[in-house]
Amino acid sequence: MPASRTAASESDQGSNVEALPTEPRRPGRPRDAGADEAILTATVELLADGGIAGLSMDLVAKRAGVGKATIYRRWASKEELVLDALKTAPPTIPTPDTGSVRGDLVAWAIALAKRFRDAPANDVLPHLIEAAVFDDRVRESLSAYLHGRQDTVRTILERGVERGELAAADVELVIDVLIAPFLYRRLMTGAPITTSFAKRLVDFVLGRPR
Amino acid sequence: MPASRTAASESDQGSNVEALPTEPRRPGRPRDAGADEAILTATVELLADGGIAGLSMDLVAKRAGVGKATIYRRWASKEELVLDALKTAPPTIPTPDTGSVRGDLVAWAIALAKRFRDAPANDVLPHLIEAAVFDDRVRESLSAYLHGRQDTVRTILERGVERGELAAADVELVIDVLIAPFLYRRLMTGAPITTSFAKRLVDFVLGRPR
Amino acid sequence: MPASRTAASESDQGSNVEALPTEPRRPGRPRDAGADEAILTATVELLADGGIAGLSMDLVAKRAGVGKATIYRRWASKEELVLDALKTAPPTIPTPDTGSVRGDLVAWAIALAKRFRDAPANDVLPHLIEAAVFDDRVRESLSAYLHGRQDTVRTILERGVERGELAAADVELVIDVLIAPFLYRRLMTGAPITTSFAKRLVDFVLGRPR
Amino acid sequence: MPASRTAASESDQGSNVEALPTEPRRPGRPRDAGADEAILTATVELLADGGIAGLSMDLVAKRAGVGKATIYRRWASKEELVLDALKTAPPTIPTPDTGSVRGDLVAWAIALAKRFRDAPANDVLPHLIEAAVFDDRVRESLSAYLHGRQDTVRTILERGVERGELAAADVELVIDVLIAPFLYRRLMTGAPITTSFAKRLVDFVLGRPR
DNA sequence: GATTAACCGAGACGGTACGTCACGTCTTTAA
DNA sequence: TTAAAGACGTGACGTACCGTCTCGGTTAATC
Repeated sequence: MPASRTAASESDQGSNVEALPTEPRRPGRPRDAGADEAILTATVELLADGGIAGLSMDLVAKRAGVGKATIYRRWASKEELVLDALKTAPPTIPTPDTGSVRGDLVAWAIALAKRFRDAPANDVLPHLIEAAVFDDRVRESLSAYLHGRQDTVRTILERGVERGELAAADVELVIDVLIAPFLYRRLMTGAPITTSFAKRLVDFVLGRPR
Repeated sequence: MPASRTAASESDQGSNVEALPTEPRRPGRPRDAGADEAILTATVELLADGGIAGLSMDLVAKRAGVGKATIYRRWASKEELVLDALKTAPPTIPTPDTGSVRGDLVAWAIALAKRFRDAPANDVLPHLIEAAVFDDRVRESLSAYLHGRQDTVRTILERGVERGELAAADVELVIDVLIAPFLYRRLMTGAPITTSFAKRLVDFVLGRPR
Repeated sequence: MPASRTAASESDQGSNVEALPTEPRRPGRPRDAGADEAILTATVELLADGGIAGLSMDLVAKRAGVGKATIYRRWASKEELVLDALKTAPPTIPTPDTGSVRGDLVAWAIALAKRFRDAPANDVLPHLIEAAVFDDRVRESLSAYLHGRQDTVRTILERGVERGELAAADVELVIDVLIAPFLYRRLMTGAPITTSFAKRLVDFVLGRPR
Repeated sequence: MPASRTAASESDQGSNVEALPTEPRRPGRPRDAGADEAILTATVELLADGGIAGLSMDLVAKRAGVGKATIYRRWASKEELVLDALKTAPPTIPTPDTGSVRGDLVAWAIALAKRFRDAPANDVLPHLIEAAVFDDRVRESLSAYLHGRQDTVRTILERGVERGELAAADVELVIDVLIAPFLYRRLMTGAPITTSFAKRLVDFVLGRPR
């Protein structure tokens, strides 16, 4: 469900078996589904080489073989388009399973640290953060996007709670505390994000190792 | 020391043995000292109403009654100017002194939470974050700026270490963990930054209250 | 007979001797006769307030409650539609009858001058003139439209010839000479079109009054 | 004096010898005189092949090696630019001198008829006529441009008056009557503009040949 | 006192992207 | 086959801002 955030969001999850009124089906020529894909693909490609800086709507349109108006019919702004493009190719970190919460979190944190170190075009997130200030839609999309990325940690923590390894404490807070420092260093202070940093962070959050 | 980052850095640490008071003093008309102030003032004002979005170099120049070249002679880019403008009006949170580390941190955290909630249109930091991606000088300035804001926490923590309340452990990490979640919520997830959140964060970092 | 210039010209002057009522009657849904009228009405209205500038095919379609394709099925271009719309509300000047050629022409010329002075925003003719350059069909329609407007003068002149007031000379040339200066001033030089101008023009064409 | 119709028209004909106040000389970087020329040249060229239809501001800018803003700083619209470009290459008809008014006018009229028949890109005048409706500046420029073209006829007529060949009658009216029919046929009715037509027109205006 | 060099305000410069608009065509489902 | 609805590719529009450059003129320290 990549697009149509501009148009009404018609029938989002209706997977009921009972023969619902068969969808409204608006009149007129339907949107070209291929265009969605072409546009998103073009966006992802341009984002890959050149980042946000190398991405203009004219370029996206040209590469996708599409009119600019066709883009603006589907996405209200460059940023909403980019957010959708990012969802298209989600580089989520796989959920590790080492048997212990500590092991899982360390594995996840090290992978995340590596990703932050390697990421070539980390200008996208900063740009979106800026855009979110001016546009609530972007704000929401960005928020949703990040929440998605938090799920790995949530899974690990909840698994630990089930196993009795962890008190069912303030999971949301822990998630923030685990993720925020990575972004803080990456985007703001510029401090290095080493493997050691990742380990120390996990240790700090779980309490010193026994 | 607001200006002259573009021009030669005249008298960097002045290690001349003879203690000459003469200064290098380049020939030609000296820079107008008033211009620095006028420019920064104009920048701060425009930033106040309209944020980064309502700030263009043409506008700053016009409002400061100054040529654009005069600005670029002193600051290399819009972002460096903005960073200097922010330093001009430093809204640091005063270091509390309640007698205990926990008390100090809670007081500080609640004040910080309030500030984040009240901040009118905090689009400046996001913009700088974005700009830092493309310009290392902005990156450095931003980093320095944030480190300055961390000093309050550092002071509190070191005071605690001296008093023996705290292990001299990983102060820098703790600082990150205390500050990062605020910015993470503010800029990225958009999650609310309540007083309760501030308290829980401090409690989590120091270990549960006994 | 306002429409169907694009489609086959079905039954042009209906001279079938046998009076067959059968009609060719093509298969499929017949054209909605009301649509012609709705479209022309919408066009005239939009032309009235806003002139050609405020007239887009999308607007006409919306106001007529009609699909754009329905318009293009009947008229080949915006300009042909406009030309038909103009014919719909023909603002011809009534043929005066004062008993003498000079009297008739003066009356006609003064009325025409008044019309040119009063015309609110005569941007339609200029637009058609421009469009005619690129499209021969518009050219022809425009030509026919103007010839229609010349008929008043032709009637007056021919009446004069019959009465023996006038030599049967170069009627077409005289028509041009009588009409062209009005349009020349109106559209090109912008010179004023006064009652005096109208009279002097007629006098000049007929020879000085005795 | 090709450009600066947007800016104040400062000191138009001041060729007085007596050391006038040396011109105001506005502050700031002066307009690049070369740009005027480059832009006009590009416009003329693009007009030559492609007419108004093949002329877009982006194209002019690119060909002139100039930013679009530089054009809009000098001319308020595409049409004003085109008018100036036309003045640059004025295709006036040379004033004939055959010894008699009738001879001169016939020669002029035949030449004009030929020009109208040959003119390849007669889409410019129609376009300007249309543009003049919306923009008084264009209206004035167009009017001035046409008045310039009328001078040939005026010269011929006045010469005739001096020689006593002609009554000092209504020269302006005669000019209109001589020129308007050409444009009327060319732009509106589309009637042919033959040599015969030219001769008959002159004969009609001067009275039948004796 | 003259020279010199860096400064000053003003504003024009080339470039790039923006988001909008209208054109005339095409593609749906329904009548 | 026509209808309404509306999406489609194209391409121009005029604006805004960037950071640089160019004027004539000013303001010191040096010659």
